Formats: sequence, structure tokens, C-alpha cells
Amino acid sequence: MSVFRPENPLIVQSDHTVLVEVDGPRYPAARDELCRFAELIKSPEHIHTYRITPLSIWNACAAGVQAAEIVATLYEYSKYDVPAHVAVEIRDYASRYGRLRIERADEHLVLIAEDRPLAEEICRHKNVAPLLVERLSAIEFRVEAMSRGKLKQALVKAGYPAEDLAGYRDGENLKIELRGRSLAGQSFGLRAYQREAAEIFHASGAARGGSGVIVLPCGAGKTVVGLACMSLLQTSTLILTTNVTATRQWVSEIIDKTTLTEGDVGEYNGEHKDVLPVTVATYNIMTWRQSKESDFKHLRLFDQRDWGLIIYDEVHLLPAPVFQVTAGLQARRRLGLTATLVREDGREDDVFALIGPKKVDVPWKVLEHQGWIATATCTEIRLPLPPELRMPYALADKRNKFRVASENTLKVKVVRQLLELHRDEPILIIGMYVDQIASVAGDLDVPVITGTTSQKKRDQLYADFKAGRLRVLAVSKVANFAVDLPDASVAIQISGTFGSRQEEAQRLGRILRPKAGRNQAHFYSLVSRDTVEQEFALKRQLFLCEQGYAYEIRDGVRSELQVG
DNA sequence: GAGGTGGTAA
DNA sequence: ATGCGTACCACCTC
Repeated sequence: MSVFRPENPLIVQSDHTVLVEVDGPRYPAARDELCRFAELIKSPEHIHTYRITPLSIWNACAAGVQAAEIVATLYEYSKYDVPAHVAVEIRDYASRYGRLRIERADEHLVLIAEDRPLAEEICRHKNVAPLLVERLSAIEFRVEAMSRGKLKQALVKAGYPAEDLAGYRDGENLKIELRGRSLAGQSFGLRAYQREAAEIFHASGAARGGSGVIVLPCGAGKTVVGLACMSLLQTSTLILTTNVTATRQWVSEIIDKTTLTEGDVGEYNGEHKDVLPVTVATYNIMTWRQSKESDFKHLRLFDQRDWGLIIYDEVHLLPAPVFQVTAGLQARRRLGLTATLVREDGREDDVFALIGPKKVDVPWKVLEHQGWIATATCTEIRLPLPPELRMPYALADKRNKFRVASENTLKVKVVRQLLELHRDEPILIIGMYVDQIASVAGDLDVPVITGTTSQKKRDQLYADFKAGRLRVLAVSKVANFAVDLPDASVAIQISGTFGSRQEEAQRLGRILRPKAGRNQAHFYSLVSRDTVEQEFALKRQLFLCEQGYAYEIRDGVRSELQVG
């Protein structure tokens, strides 16, 4: 006999998705439970969709949630019967977690299978087998300590994530406290979600696990969460960032908001090679070597101090070869920080294997409602190709079609209109093709920052922009991860990297820092109508749609633009 | 400027 | 359907 309990908010479907009604009284409790073991797929106004995947279940297991609790939650809040096979599969996924353990034995590691059949299965797996050096018993294999990361990676892909109980080095003790007041005298305190994120990371570090990822929207203060984790662990820390600008941002935040001083915090990059109790380095330098045959000499940094914590900034782009290189760091506690784990190549599971499970994920809209990030409107403005570009477009192959459409010369007109529309607000113009950015910026008499812009010039332009001496700034892909790019309230995207959801999210993030006054931001994406660019634009928007942002579509050039 | 890197697509 | 090597653009370190 089937049940129907209309007061309940969940509908569990046989494709492993869960629909959630947002408006009922049981919604908040159901959501709090559900988000522990399911991924939020989309969250428009009334009905949110979550999905239960092997990875989401393993993340839950790593956080100590039992399969029985998960299934019980679904029954508890479900409107209709829970499809029987969904419950079965949840138990199946969950049962795979922890059937393999990695433990320490002197200088090496031991992989221990729960039983003989599992041992046989994994030692025949083509990616796992090469990492097993010696069979110690029916269910035990010896593994080199340095293979720890690669092994976990291979086991996740094989469908049997191992529980890593080999432990971590405590690291050198370091006294570090957050200060109640910044150097400039502004009072400073952790926000509730920041404190909670750091505490979840720290609590899980005590017993098992010890490493993981914190997902927070752009502008929500990930750096501060990193500092909070450092203050909880009280240990020397190595921080990896994507570029020199981000490095310096970390250094100044640390000095500003913690009891550490300049003598405690070092930069390690092309210019400086300081190795201090807290050291901030770029990924890039870690993977640098003189030639293909040379060794990665900067990796020695990892052994130059007894680091107790390694922080991976922007962990979603921890790139594949760097995974290989940094996979040797498994004996250190690791914290990954990111705004979104989505990748177009679907390698989120590498982050799970090498950094750890996702510990915290705060949806963008939650922080928007609490006022910690600005409210944003997203507008896609479509404009036609000008007559002289229609022939080149028609003749180009798909890749060049995208470029021709992206570089639509009419875009500059719309940009001009938008600059007029938001004439009192700081504006970023963001693009992918350097030639295009230079041309648009030239027409509008606006300064440009690209990869070739010197650090000195960048600093000067950032400072002018921050101080309000400069209202409009054009930037290339450097903007994607330059953390200290000053705050703007309007972003105009004139071209982007094909269908990268990640990039779209980062760019919106550029304008989400809370604003004085209306706390309102505007994101515009300029797209050539009826071209491949329009298709890619749609794909780019998906992640933000999942987070609850709705794009309004406007007709450029023809109509007058108004503030939405 | 050279040489290497990543993300994305088809 | 999926995996793998290739092309393209831009970025970083030296």
C-alpha cells in the first residue's frame, strides 16, 4: 500500500534525484538533513532539486553519517513511498566506503581490505595494481608512503574509496590568534557561518579524516575561514595560491587579522623565496622545473619546514599534473577552499581523493538572504552580428565562429550604453580575447589589465579604482582569480571561455562583495544572437541558475536599456 | 622572450 | 557512450 503524506516536503525519485518543496513548515529541517548527503542541483523559487550520487554519499560517510540515517531521513520527510531500489543503492554506495582502509606501518603504508573477494578485486584493477608493492596477507598490501594520494585517487575511480587512517604530522607549533580589531582599527569578528565552517573542519580533523574542502561563494570571506582554521590548529602553515596577487592578498590579510607579524609570514614566488612559519606560495612555482628532465626543485619547500597544515586556495583548479606532484603531501593536514567544485572535465572526484571530502557548502542564495553578499541581477543582452561580419562568420569553422561572434564589433555600443546607464557605479569590463579587450577599452578610453600587465601597473590601477579615481576598468582572464581585484558593482562580460560554468560564477563573484546602500550588483553578458556564442552562453549560465540566479534576456542595440 | 602550464572543445 | 590525444588562447616563472 502506498503512502501519501502531503505535509512532507520531499519527493524521492527513482533516478536518484530528490525534489524539495520550499514553502512547507518541514522544509528547513528536511533541507538541513538532505544537504548532508545530496548535491544541490538547482534551486529556483519553489521546488529545489538534489541528487544522490556515490560521491555525495561518500562525502556523508566521511562526515560520519550512517546509511541507515540517510534512508531514515528520506522516509521521515518523504511525501510518497521512497523507491525501494534507491534505499538499496544508498546502502550499497555507503557500504563501499570504509571497506578499504589505509593505515601506517613504520615507514610505509598498508592497504587493508575488509575481505578476500574485495582484496582480489582491487589488486586486479588496472590502475590500482601498480601501486601495490607487495602482498602481505590475504587482505593486506604494502604501499609506498608517497603513493598515498595516487592510491586514493585510483580507488575512488574504481568505486571503492578508502578510509585514510594513516594520520598526519602535527607540524611545528605556531601561536596564532585572530585579532578583534584590524590594524586600521576596524573591529573584526568571524561571521556565524565562517566560525561554523572552521569548527567543522577542525572537529573532523581531530579523529579521522583531517582534511577536506570548504565551499563558500565568492566574496563570502574564504580567506578569513582559512585564518580561523589556522588559529584552531595552531601550527605552521603552507598556503598555495594561483598567482602572485593572491599571494600578497593572503599575506596582508594574515598580518591584518591575526596576531602574526611580518616576521612570521613569508612569500615564496619568483621574486621572494622566504620560508617562514606561515609561507604563501603559488601553485605555479611548485611545478616549475628547468627542463622536462629536471626535478621539481621547488617541491623541497614542502620539506623545508614541518608544516602542520597546507591550504589550497581555489582548490577546484588544482590542476591534474599538479595533483600528481602534490599527491605526495598526503601526510599533511589539508584544507581546500573554493567557490564551486564544478569542472567541465568532471574531475571533482580527484579533489575528493587528494584533498578530502567536502565538509561545508553554503549556497549562494543563503548568504544573499543574510546580506553577506550583494543581491545580483543577471542580464544577457543579445545583439545581432553586423553585416560585415556575417560572411566571415558563415565561412568560419566552429571554433572561429565562436571567436567572430565573441568579437562582434557592435558590443562596444552596448557597453557604452551600460556605462551611461550606471554612470555613478564602479564597473568592470571582462573579456577573454586580449585583442578585443584592448580594442573596446581603446574606443572607450579605459585602462586594461591583462596577463602581460606588470605587477606595478596592476597595483597602481587597482589603487586608483579602489579610491574612485578610476571608475571603469577592463580586464582579461586575469580577473578570474585575482583576489584583490577591487570591488565593483557592475560587471560587463564581452566574451568568455566557451562553456565554462566555473568562469561565469567567478565573474559574477567579482561584484558580490556587500555594497553600501542598496547592496545591489548588476551582471551583464553580451552575446551575438543566433550564433554559437548564444549556445555557449546558455551553458555558462547553468551553475548560477542552479544557485538560484535567473538571467533576464534583453535585446541590445534596438531598445533602450534600463536598470533592472 | 622562451618554455611550460591549464581549461575547454570536438 | 566514453576515453584520449590535439588545438587554441591566455597566464606564470625565469
